[in-house]
Amino acid sequence: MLHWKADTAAAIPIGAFAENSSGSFGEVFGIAGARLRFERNAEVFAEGEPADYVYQVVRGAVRTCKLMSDGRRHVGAFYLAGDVFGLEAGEAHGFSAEAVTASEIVLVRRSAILAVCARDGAVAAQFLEQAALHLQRAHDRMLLLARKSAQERVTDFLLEMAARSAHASSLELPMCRQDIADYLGLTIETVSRTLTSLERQGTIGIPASRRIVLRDRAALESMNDRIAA
Amino acid sequence: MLHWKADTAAAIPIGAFAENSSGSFGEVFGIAGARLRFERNAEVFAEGEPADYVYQVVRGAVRTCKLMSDGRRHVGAFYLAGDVFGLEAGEAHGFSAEAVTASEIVLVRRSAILAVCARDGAVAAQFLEQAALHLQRAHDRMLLLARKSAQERVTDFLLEMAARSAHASSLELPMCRQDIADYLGLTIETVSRTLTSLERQGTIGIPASRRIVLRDRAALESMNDRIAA
DNA sequence: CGTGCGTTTGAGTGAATTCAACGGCTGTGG
DNA sequence: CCACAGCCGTTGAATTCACTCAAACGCACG
Repeated sequence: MLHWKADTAAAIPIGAFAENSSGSFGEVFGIAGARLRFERNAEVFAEGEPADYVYQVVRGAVRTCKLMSDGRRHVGAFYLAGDVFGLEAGEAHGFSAEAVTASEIVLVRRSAILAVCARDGAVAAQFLEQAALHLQRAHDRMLLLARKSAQERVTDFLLEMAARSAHASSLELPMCRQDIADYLGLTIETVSRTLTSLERQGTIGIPASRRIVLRDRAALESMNDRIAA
Repeated sequence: MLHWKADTAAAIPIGAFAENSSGSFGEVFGIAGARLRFERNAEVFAEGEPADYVYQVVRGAVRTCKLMSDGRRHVGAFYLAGDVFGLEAGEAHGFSAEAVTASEIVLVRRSAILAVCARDGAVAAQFLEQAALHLQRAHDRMLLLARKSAQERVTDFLLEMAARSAHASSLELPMCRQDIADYLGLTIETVSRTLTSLERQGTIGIPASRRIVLRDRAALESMNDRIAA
């Protein structure tokens, strides 16, 4: 659940996390992070793998997945350009990460970051603060998964993506319907039906299946009871 | 989702967290934490309240709740004797906390803990590690809420409580059925039906409504696909 | 022009919910 | 000591929302 947007990270006085700044996440720690490319659906790391690295999406999008033995899948989070992930692991990754689209990713050794934390407590405290934030988001997602209707989940998702995207009211979704369904704890059919229903109501427009236009944000917001500040 | 059991905390080389040791959580930081009593259903802190304290359950049990405007409720976690909670908040609490039973709770100023972290990076790194662990648990709960059946949720819950309790196969549940339902994203009726169904199968015994005996642990474990290590 | 993938749409099913009633325990007051 | 009220938990019946199964559509690509 760690998806530090550049703007969030800007509040952290440890350097430039911003994706558009010259300094990448890795350089903050004085480490030239390796820059890797992943094609669509390529695995960045697997569940159970030792968590030796922390990652930042430079270009593209990444999803984290949990798989059950009978094939049921859950998508824990989506990470977009600028987002940092992989620090939420303990010694081993509790889930796998895969490229949603062709992506470019920077890695930094986890030990390097932990070393900086151990040296500079203030930095560590900032990380802690971030971790707390992401724990809160995890709680919001639990409420969504436990108690919200299909329509509430989908509108929640759209508003979340809109908040993370550059343009407030026009979304280009990098992920397919199956990914969205597994993220929201629904089936692909329910996601599809809910979206077309919203379109028929006039609340959104779907010029292309991966492109969503928020026509009536107030209506969307009234559907999903976002308590969180 | 931070529920550090005494045994978990024992791995942290910053002092004695253990509930049964002489040193309370607070004393680790050289601060005499205030010791408060809460009666059943009393509020420990409210959603939105500034998060100035970190708490440790000395006696009793605590639940954290999120409420939606139409009354739907979600229980984020249960904290039992020895567990620490409240650190998972940012500046303000994202959920409320209430005593499940009459409870005794120690508080420590959050700032004191953050100060220790800022001073001693190693301590902070340990806290970070803990936060990562709890983020992983949050992900496991999301998988449960998103993808598991009622029966899987209930068996998951029973095994979790068994793991946290002293006796491996006999549970005394401090919380009512409604709390369990809101924790698992089910209704009270479904929880009740699932439990009696498990009892009829012979997998568990229910000598009293709050007392559960695990008769066939293997059967329970086979029902819930615990991937997590 | 077909093939394959992703998405939509339809019909029927089902697991969990809602609505409703009942049973059992506890504490209180007559 | 019993009657009663108030919770809490269980059980039953009917409903519903999302799911499963199935088919068709549209688009990109060879």
